[in-house]
Amino acid sequence: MQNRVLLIEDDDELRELLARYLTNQGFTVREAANGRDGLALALGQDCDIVVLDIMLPDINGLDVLRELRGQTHLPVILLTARGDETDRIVGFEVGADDYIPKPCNPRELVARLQALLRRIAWDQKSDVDATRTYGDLRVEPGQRRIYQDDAPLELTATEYEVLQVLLAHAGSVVRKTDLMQWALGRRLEAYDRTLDMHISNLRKKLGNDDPPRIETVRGLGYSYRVPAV
Amino acid sequence: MQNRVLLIEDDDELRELLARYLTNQGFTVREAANGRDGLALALGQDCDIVVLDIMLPDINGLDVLRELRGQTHLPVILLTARGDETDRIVGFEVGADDYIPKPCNPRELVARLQALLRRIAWDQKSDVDATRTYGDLRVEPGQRRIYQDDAPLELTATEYEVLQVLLAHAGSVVRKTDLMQWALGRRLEAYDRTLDMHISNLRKKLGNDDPPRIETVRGLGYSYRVPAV
DNA sequence: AGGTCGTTGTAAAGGTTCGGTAAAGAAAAA
DNA sequence: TTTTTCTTTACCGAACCTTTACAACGACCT
Repeated sequence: MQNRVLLIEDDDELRELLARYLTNQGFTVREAANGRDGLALALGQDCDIVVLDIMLPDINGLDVLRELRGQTHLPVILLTARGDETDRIVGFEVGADDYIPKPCNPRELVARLQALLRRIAWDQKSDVDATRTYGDLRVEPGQRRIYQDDAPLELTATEYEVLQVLLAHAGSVVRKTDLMQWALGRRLEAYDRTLDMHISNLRKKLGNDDPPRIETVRGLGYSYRVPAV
Repeated sequence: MQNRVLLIEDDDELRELLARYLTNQGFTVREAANGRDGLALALGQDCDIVVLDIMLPDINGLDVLRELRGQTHLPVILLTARGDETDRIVGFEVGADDYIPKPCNPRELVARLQALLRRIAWDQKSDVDATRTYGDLRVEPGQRRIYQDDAPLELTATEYEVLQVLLAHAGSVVRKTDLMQWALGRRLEAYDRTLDMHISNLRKKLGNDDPPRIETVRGLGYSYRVPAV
C-alpha cells in the first residue's frame, strides 16, 4: 500500500531531506512550507498521515493541529524542538498521535510513521452509519431505530443507545462502566441503578425470552447473545 | 471508559510510582515485575494497553513484545533507556506503538497512553477476544467464558480469573500468593482458605479427572497440566 | 511404628454484595 | 399543562465469596 504523507515544515532543507528519504521508503510525499497551506492540504483529504512542525512562520503548529482536530481524526506526528516538554504534552493534549524531537533521525521518523499507520490499519472500523443486522434485529443508525423482524421496536432515546452499543459488541461482554459512558455519556457512580432499569425495560420490549438475549455477567456487565445462525 | 493498563517493569520503586500515578489518573493498573509474568498477564487478564520496560531481569522486553505480537495487537508502549536509538527502532520494527525514554515524566506517559487509546478508541474490541486454547479448554476473554470441548463452563467471576491465570501459566507452578494477587486482587493472609475453595470448586466443574488437571504443589501452589492431545 | 504439626480437600453454613423490578419522584418534551 | 422519559428509592431474592469445621495427608521427628 502506498501511503501518503503530508509534510508541514518551513525549513526547506530539512523538509526536502525528509521528503526525499520518505519517498525512497515508498511513501508518497506532499509538502507544505507553512501552516496555512498545510492546513488546506490536510483538509483536502488526499493524505493518510501528517508530519507537522510546531514552529511555523505563520500559524503555530499547535493551532494547525487544533483546527485539524476540529474536523478530522487524521493521524498527526509533531516535530518539536528537542527537550521542549511543554510543547509535547500540550501537543498530546490537543490530539497529536506522536511527536519526534528535532533534529530527527529519518529512520526513526519512518519507524514511527509505520507504527502509527499499522495501528490505524488495524483499527480501521466499519462504517458507523451503515445498517447492521444481528439475527432478527436490524439497526438503522440513520433513523435511530432498531427493527425486530421488520417491525420497529418502540425504544426511547436512551434505550436505543444502550441496545445499539450492546449490539455493536454482540457476543462479548460490555462492562457496566463502559456501557454507561458510551450510551448514557456519563460515569457510573455507586448506587446508580439507571442502567439496570434500562436493561430491564429493554428486555421487556425485546420479549422476555429464555435464555435472555441480554445476558447478565455478574460483577461486570452485560452481553448480547449472538443468535445461532 | 475505564482503561486498564498492564505495567511490566522490574524496578519496584519506579513501578509503584507509576502505578500510583496512573491510578490517580483514572486507570486500572495491573503490575508485573518480570517478563514471564508480564507476558502471562498480558495474554491472560484483559487489559487495554501495555507499558513495557525493555530491560527486564528474565526475558528481554523486545522478546516479550515479539511473543505478544505473535498472538495479539494489544497496544504497547516501550520504556527504553534514554538515547538508545537502536532499541527504539528495533522496538518499532517488532511492533511497538510508542516508546518513552527513561527516566520518564509520568505526565508524558499519561499523555501518550491517552493519545494511543484515543487513536484506537474507535474500535473498542480491537482484540480483547484473542482466544487461547489449552488442550480441550478454550478461553474466550471477550465473552469472559471458558469452553471445554465447545461446551461453556459455568464459572463464577472469581473462578474464571483463577482458571484463566492457571492456564496462562499452563505447565508451570503458580504460587498461591501470586494466584491470590492476580486472580483475587488481594494479598494471601494466613488461614485464608478462599483460594483452596475456588480450586476445589473448579476441579469439580472441570470434572474430577485422575490425575487432576489442576495439580497441587504442596507448600507452593498449583499448576495446570495440559492434557496430552 | 506412632506422634505431632503444618498443609490441603471439601461440605456446609454465614454473610455480603449484586442485580431485577415495581413504584414513586424528577426532569424534559410536547 | 399533560405526557413521556429518565432517575431514584426500596425491597427481595439469588449468586457467590468467605469462613468454619473437620477429615485426610504428608513431612519430619522420636
